[in-house]
Parts: sequence; structure tokens; C-alpha cells
Amino acid sequence: MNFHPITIKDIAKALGLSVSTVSKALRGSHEISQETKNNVLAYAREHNYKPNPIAQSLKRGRSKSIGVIVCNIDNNFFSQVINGIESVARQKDYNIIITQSRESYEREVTNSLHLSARSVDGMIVSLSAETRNVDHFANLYKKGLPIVFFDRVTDEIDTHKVIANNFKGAYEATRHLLEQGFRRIAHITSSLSLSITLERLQGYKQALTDAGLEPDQHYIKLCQHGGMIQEETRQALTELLQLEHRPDAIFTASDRLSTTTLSLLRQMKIAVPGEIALVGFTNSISADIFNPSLTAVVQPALEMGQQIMDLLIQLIESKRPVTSFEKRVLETELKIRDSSLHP
Amino acid sequence: MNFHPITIKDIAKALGLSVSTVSKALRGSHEISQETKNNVLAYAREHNYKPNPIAQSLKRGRSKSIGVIVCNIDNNFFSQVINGIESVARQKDYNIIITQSRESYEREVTNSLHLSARSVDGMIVSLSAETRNVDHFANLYKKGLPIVFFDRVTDEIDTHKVIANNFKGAYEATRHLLEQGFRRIAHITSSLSLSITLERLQGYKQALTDAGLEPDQHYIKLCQHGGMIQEETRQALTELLQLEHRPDAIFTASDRLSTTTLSLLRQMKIAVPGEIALVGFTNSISADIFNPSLTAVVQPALEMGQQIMDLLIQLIESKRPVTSFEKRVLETELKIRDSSLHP
DNA sequence: TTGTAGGCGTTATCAC
DNA sequence: GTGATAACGCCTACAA
Repeated sequence: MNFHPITIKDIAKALGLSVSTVSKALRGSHEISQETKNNVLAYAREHNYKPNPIAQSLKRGRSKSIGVIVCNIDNNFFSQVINGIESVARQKDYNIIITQSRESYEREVTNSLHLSARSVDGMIVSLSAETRNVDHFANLYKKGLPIVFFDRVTDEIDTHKVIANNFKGAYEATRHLLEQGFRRIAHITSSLSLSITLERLQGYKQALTDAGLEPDQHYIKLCQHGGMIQEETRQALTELLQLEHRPDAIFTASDRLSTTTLSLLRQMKIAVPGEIALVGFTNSISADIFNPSLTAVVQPALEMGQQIMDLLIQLIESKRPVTSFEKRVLETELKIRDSSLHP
Repeated sequence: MNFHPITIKDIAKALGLSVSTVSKALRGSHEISQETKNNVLAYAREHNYKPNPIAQSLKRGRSKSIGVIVCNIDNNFFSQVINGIESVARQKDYNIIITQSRESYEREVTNSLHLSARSVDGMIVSLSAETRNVDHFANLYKKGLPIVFFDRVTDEIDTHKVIANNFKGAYEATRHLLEQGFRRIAHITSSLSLSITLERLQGYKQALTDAGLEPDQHYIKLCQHGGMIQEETRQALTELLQLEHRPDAIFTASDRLSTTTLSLLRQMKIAVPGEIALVGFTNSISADIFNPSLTAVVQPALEMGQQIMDLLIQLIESKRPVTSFEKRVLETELKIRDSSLHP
């Protein structure tokens, strides 16, 4: 099962040169005569020579590959971000290695170790819902591995970050529900350890406050697993429905929570928006064919991916240590559909 | 930006041993004394020694990583397959590198080259809709790279393959529509160059024939880009609607085609299933919250992924050249929901 | 302008 | 039982 791709050594032998001459010629060094260069390049092209990236990695300590850790690729938001990352990576000749934490802290840790062991030149990370401690990233980062966080970020590591304007997105979603005349607006969200959870929760609360309403803890439900476990969401929803003053609207804070909640409401034969209106934070490309079509806070995922990769490449290719970091905040868009319209 | 993880050399120096002794001790060779082994292992554990996989790859010519090429990860079928692949890979300590062709032949070729250049030990491939020629894989395969094809496979390369029973899935979907009383059943599918297209088309036709109906070319629409380009699907649908005898049902052959068709029908204000019923080949986890909920041929994607990876590892780790190959065919499941019920 | 030598981290071979 | 040496493919001082 062995490949025998042509190597520098083969070229050297064929042309009666030394490997170093060939190596230099291939890289266009000006200490090599034009004639030799031409010969080498012609031979290389003809025999389809490709430098062995493994050997290059070993030698240079850089692999021209970057690792991505997200909770789940099976999610339009993340797959769109990845598409953005990939489009830039492709231009700059980086490979990306995608891994999933599936919201598990343990898998996040092992993935990060695997990737660093594979000498990725940098990492792009959105934290898992279970993660309370980011030492695994802090350690890598301290050793010099460039990391860019996005979406679910941490304050504990000072590096570039790219997020959506979660506060404003949540604020607008909630205000929209208020404008539609809903008053008892519940919020189903993920683990409080996630930055997005806090930011969206703040936006939700602020909108209520600005409308003269008091946020009510009973209307706020946390799902530690971010909707990955349907039973957890069912439990949250059931509790909301059993409240003395049942909510007349729900604002869900993530893709999976939104679809799961809608699915559960339908199973429970609760009319949406008739009995309960719904707005979700989601990039689902199918939101318009949901029943009812789902009003959604949409993030500019593709653009986020591009900016993330731009920033990471900046870190990787910077000659001198980078000391000043930015947190880019991209605006969301509220797509109003049927699920939030007042009956 | 350099890591300085501990190496065998460091251990050797610290313990006053030679690198080769340390190397052997770490691998538990029996030509090393128990005492030395203990010392080395203790030191390694204490200093968190991890062998450098890049160096191992270079030395061994194997990288313990495998490349995956699919058209799109933003698709429940493929992301579920990938989860299956990953679960086995994780157990067997393989890394997977996921790439997307986005239905482009050119990207498929470059991805395959990138992956082979990165010395993946094997590849898992589902062909792009544009692909007419599989020389890029045949060449790698001839040079000894193990490849397993799934879903969209080719007859031109003799290796393991894993597919769903597309014929039967399509047959059952069509028969279901017939049983519901529909008679003018259209079929929207992808490029004829894809194996799944042909298999599903055959199943569709056979079901019609078995019901005493003559398949009609006008009712069969091909979308070369597999639904990635909405305009193409719109065109196909429009043509169907302009037929003298407009179809009363549509069977769509892929995930993206199904959601796009449903979305377009809704835009066109055509009642589903009232005016036109719909059955789709899809693994979308949201099919039950579509409007209407979508009757679907579902593939055992997770299990497919596991079997694919099992087969690939078999190929990779086989001591002697494998000469007999299998094509595993897994059964689909028809999930009947609202979109196909006779009004 | 070209070549030699050494090293990246690991492992296999062979000698001690 | 242990160690020296060479090799995987590439790169880069430094020497010629």
C-alpha cells in the first residue's frame, strides 16, 4: 500500500545534481543559474513533482493546515461559517481539518490535543456547551499556537474573536414580539457558561425592561445541552406550559433549540403562533418551509467565516508577536415570517 | 510561534539513555529491561510526552488520517454519515479530514490531490454531481491508496462501496404515492451521471410500470447541480407545472431538491399535498416540522458511515493486497407524513 | 553557482 | 539490554 511519489532526491539523481541544488532551484533561489532552474522545473513539472507536505511540516514546524472545532457541523450556522473559512483557506493554500465536540467538554479537549499534535498552524474554535474551563486552549495558546474564537468565545484568552451582535439580535427579536402585542415572552436558551447565552439573554431582558416589563426568571429556561438532547428541551417547554400564566411567545436562542421547540409544540398540538408565537436564533436554510415559517435572527455566517480566517492568517503569518487583538462584531438580521405574527 | 513539546531526545538526555533505547522502551519492546521501561514511561507520563505524529508519518509513510470528500456537509445525510465515520475513526485512533466538493468536479480533483499530498492513509468519497471522469481517483487507487466510495459511487473503480438501496427506496416512495391515488407522478432528480440518480430513477419507473403506468419523459426533470442552484430547480418545476396534464405528485431524489421544491411550491402558492403531493429522499431532521411535514425516504446514514469506515480500515490495515470487494447495500425507510396524503 | 552536512522526531537495523 | 547509525523528504548554513 505504498506510494512512491517522486522526491527531490529522484530529481537530483536524474539530473546529476545535488538535492540542495534541486531544492533551491524549485524555490526559485537566485543563487541557482537560470539554466539549472529551467531544467529542474521542467523535470519536476513533467514528472509531476509535489513536495511532501509531511516532510515540510517536520522541517518547518508548520503544516499549512488549520484546525476547526465546532460543536456540530450538522447545523446550518456552523456549516456556513465553515464554508466561509474554507473559501479563504483555499485562496491562501491552507487545509482545514474539521472536528466536532458535539457539545462535550471531553471531546473538545481531545480534539484540541489531536489537532495540536498534528501541528496545525492555528485553530478556530467555538466552545462546547459543557465547557467551563478553557485551560486546554490557554495552554496551547501560551505555547504560541494562534487561536481565533468565534460565536462561543471566552474572555479568559486574549486573542482575536469574531461574534455576531448577539445582544442586538436578541433585543430586536424580543422587541419584535413585543410590537406584535405579546407580553409573556419566554426565553429558552443554552448553558449559561456560553458567551452567546449571556449576550442573548441580556438582549432579551433589556428589550423587556425597555418596554416596561420585568424579566421573570420563571420564563427563562436553560438547556445545558443546547438542544442536543430533546428530552431536556421537552422538560423546559413543559415547565413553561405549566406556569400559571403560560407564555404567549417564546424566543429560542439557538438553531437546534428552535427546531426542537417547534417540533415539540407541534407534537403537543399547540398552535404557533395562535397559542404561542416563536422567534428563533437560526441560520436554517429551511426556516421558510417550516410550519409555520419561522421568524429568525440570522447571523452573517459566511462573512463571519471569512473574517475569522483572515484574522487567523494574520496571526499565523505575522512576523512579530501580535499584542493587540480585536473582537469583531457582525450585525444580525431579523427575518420576519409567520411564526411570530400576532393572531 | 514555535511549540517545544518534549521529544524522545529530551527524555534520553534527561535519563542518560540513548534515543533508541527510549524509543523501544516507550513501545514496550521486550529487549528493554523492566526497570528502564518503568523509568522511561514514568518520565514520559510526568512530562506529558506525546510522539510527534508528523515525524511518525514521515517515518512510517502512514499518517493515521483519512480524507473524506463529500459534496456538502451542510446536509443532514452527509453530516450523519460523517458522524458514523468519525465514531469508528475515533475508536481506531484515526483522524478524519473533511472536504467539500460543492458539486464541482474541479474542487473534487483538487481536494483529492490535497488529501493525497497530505498522505492520508485512505479516502472516503461520494462523487460530485459534475463528475464525469474518475481518473483522479483511479490514479490514486492504482498507486495503492485505499478508497471506499459511498452513496454516489462509480463502476469504474473496483473497491468497496456502501450505498443505500436506492432502487427500493425510490420504488417504495413511488408506490406509496400510487397507493394514495396519485397517477401523474413527476420525478425531480440530479445529474444522470450519478449512480444514485440512475438507481432512484429506475425504482421510480419500475413502480410506475408495475402499476400499469407508462413512465413519461416529460415528467422527469434533471437538475445538474442537485438543487444547489435554486433557479435550476425552479425551472424544472415550472416546466412541470406548465405541462398539459400537470403532475399531481412529485418524488424528489435528494435532500436539497426536496427542500427547495417544497420551498418553491410554497412560494408559488401551490397547496401540498392538495394540488401536488410530495415525497422526498431526505435525512433532514426537520422533515417533521416542514409545512406540510414531509414524507421521506430516509437512509441509515449513521450506520452507513460506520460500515464505510470499517471497510476502509480493513483495506488500510490488510497485510496482503485485497482482491475481492463488496458493495454493501443498506435498506432505507419510508417515513410517511402529511405531504403525500391524498387530499 | 553548486555541493556537503546536519537536523526536524521517530523508528529499524545492527553492533556492542 | 543498550546504543550508534541511517533513513523518511525537505531545508539551510556553510563550504567549495
